[in-house]
Amino acid sequence: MTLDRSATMQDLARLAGVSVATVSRALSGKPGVSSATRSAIARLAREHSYTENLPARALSSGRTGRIAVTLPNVQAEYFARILAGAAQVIHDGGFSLVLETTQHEPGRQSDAIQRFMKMGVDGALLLLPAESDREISALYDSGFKFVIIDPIDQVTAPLPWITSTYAMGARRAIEHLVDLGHRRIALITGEPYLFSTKERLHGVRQALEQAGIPLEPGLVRESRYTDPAGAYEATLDLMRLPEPPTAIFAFNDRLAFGTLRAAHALGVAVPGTLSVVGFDDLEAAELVSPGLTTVRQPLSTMGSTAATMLSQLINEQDPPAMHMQLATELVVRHSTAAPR
Amino acid sequence: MTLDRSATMQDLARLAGVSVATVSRALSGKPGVSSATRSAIARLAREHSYTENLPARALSSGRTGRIAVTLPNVQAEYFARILAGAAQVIHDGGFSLVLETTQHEPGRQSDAIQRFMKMGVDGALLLLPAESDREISALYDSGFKFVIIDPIDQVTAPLPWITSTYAMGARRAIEHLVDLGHRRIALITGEPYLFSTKERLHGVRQALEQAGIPLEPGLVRESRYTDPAGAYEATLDLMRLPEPPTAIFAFNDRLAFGTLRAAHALGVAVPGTLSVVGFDDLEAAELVSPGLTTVRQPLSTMGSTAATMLSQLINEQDPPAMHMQLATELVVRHSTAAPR
DNA sequence: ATACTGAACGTAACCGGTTGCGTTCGGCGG
DNA sequence: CCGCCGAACGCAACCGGTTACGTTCAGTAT
Repeated sequence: MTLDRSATMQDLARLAGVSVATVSRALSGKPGVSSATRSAIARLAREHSYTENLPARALSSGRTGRIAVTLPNVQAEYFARILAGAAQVIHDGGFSLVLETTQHEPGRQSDAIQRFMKMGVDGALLLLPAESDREISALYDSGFKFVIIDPIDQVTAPLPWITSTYAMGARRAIEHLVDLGHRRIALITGEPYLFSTKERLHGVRQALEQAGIPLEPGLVRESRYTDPAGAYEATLDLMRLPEPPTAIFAFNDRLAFGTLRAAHALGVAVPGTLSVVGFDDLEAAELVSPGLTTVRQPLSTMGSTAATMLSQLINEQDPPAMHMQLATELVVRHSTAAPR
Repeated sequence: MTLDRSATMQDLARLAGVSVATVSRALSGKPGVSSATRSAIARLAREHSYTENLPARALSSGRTGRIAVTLPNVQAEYFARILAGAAQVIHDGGFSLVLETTQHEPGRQSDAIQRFMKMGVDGALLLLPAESDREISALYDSGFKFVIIDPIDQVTAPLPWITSTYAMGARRAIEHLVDLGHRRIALITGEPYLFSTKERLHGVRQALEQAGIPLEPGLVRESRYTDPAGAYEATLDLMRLPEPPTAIFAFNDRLAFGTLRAAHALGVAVPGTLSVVGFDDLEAAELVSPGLTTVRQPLSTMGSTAATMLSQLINEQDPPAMHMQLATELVVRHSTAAPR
């Protein structure tokens, strides 16, 4: 004979002949309960399939057991994989995960931060947050616990943030092309104001400088990371130059896909006439032909690392570092070769 | 001068010189408050940036304002796009979204349903739930509100479930191949016990029957939807037959990608020697070469439709239908042509 | 035997809202 | 002028836990 509503602590207390306080202590493993009572209560809880009322616990304890993750969108494999890594750790830590997609609407975003964040959750993972450094600092000052993954810009507040080694990855990509013998290397960048873009550019500059190759402004085109069509146009444009590049480093894989399509449309052989390197190593990178040489980002690890740091923060432990940069890795496939 | 903690209703009540009850009624738009008082309270709330305490509201009202979404994983574009569609509606409805990835672990899943479901949220969207029909029915009987997307098997309980028109889509795919002149058409299916697999098979049979073509068992191979490598092997196998097929219908795009790679590895021209059709229309379908002819599923719409139905359920309205099948659409690209 | 101590448990306040019911009061019909 | 009524608001219980503090009582030192 089960109750129509699920059992509460009062029910268990009545059944066990003790007070609610004792039940609470017994179930949460706190001291002050004899082992006999404790096991009796545990048994009753099992028999009557007691389920804690999360809102009630949250209200009285101040901890909700929930972690929010905000991200621009979830369709993009890039974000989805970071989210997946974070979700694993969040669930394993006994938290539940509140998802907030911002769709790059600044209004909704600060709404999320101002309202939703302040009371629904114990902390948050902010993925590519649209907030300015000022807003971020304000949020930090308010005492809210959060970790930033892939910030728009350098973070100055003393809070943890996570990126991958953009500069190093870009450097490896260029070095790879240089090693193959390329000297006219074009770039298709993403949004120029993004930290990740600046870092990639930095890495490119380092590598070119070391190789003694000047960076020709005419070989640098700008698109948006989400817009392969921009890369498509840029590639058409680049290949129509009097002296076209022999290699293109696209700042992410989606852009690289646009480049590959453009090359295909132009009848330009890849890697015969044109080498192409991407960044991210999305699943599709090995599906396209030729398989795309690209810089792999440890996306899932970025998510799980961030989640780990956040739970340390929530548990009042000091995180191991303020800025963690996770290693990237060059994956050589078939879109790069020596220039003819 | 702001408070260190965010303002509560008690604060507003004190400031406005009224009781908490009045503040509650004013803020939630309930009757019994003069318009003067109402606007005064609204102004105070704004000035002191009052934020409702969600757990408290949930505790007293019984409604949490949260909707759970459970799915096997979030990396897969298939699920991610359904999730995205659902997230949009959930947020627009003023709910927040609790994400639970099940990773196909049955233990964790029923845990989610038994515990987490029962009190943290007002309802749930179950994406490809691993539960048996019996468990689903039990959950339904417990009064919990939920909608199923893409069930493992036919749902018998009187609850809403959503699929796309698998049979019709598969039928169109076969008809397309038949129209092109193919008569030896191979299949690479997913898990045979899945509703979606059975339905696709059903559609295939209908189309073949209508065309007067027998379904040769030797041309039907089985893989798993998540395993392109299985399709790769199956394709190698099929093309080594004494009389190889002239077309392969892979039951989803990931499998089709495996087939394309196998064809490439074998030096079999697509669509010259072999036509390939997929199912889903993932982003990569137009990135691979040749562009994949496939059956488009309205993934985002499946998610948003499900979320809409769920909120109707939560608001005690009757959903328009128990089983909604959303239209699929054949997208013809360049992986299909007449057999040589 | 007395006083002290600590384990085990109860009491009650509290978290921040929601809501049924009671109270006040101004206006209006008779 | 009395009585009635509804609008506007307060009171207080309640949702289901957590936790500081008080109480009981058995065991032990003196």
